[in-house]
Amino acid sequence: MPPSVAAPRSLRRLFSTSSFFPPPAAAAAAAAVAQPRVEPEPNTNLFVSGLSKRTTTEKLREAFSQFGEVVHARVVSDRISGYSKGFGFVRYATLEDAAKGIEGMNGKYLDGWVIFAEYARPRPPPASPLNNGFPSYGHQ
DNA sequence: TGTGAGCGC
Repeated sequence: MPPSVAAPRSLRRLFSTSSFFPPPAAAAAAAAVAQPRVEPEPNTNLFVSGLSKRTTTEKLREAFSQFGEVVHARVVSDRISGYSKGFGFVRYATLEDAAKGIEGMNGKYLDGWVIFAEYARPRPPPASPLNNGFPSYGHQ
């Protein structure tokens, strides 16, 4: 089934106004470090972007709860200003609920804005208390 | 104009 709307990352090139070609070596080096163009593998965690600044965590959970059991939802906001950054995360209880959530909410309107829902990228923990707050450095 | 394409403390 083809998606009815483009993925957020695909929109970036539409905003590009560059009229010259980048150096091939630099482009190849950047491609080696950049994220692959494939979508993230299915996960119960969803990354939701395109949110209105007025959309709150409760509204996010409310909207996504129609398609499955939401165990956690969060709109990311600036810690000091308190304003929404325009994206958030929704975690479903099961993979199939997450899939239904994407199918049901991706490209739909929430608070007047078209939102994008996709699988969130896996994120390693910043530090482990077992290592005295320091990340593992390969030392045994 | 927290009018943006952004992965969380």
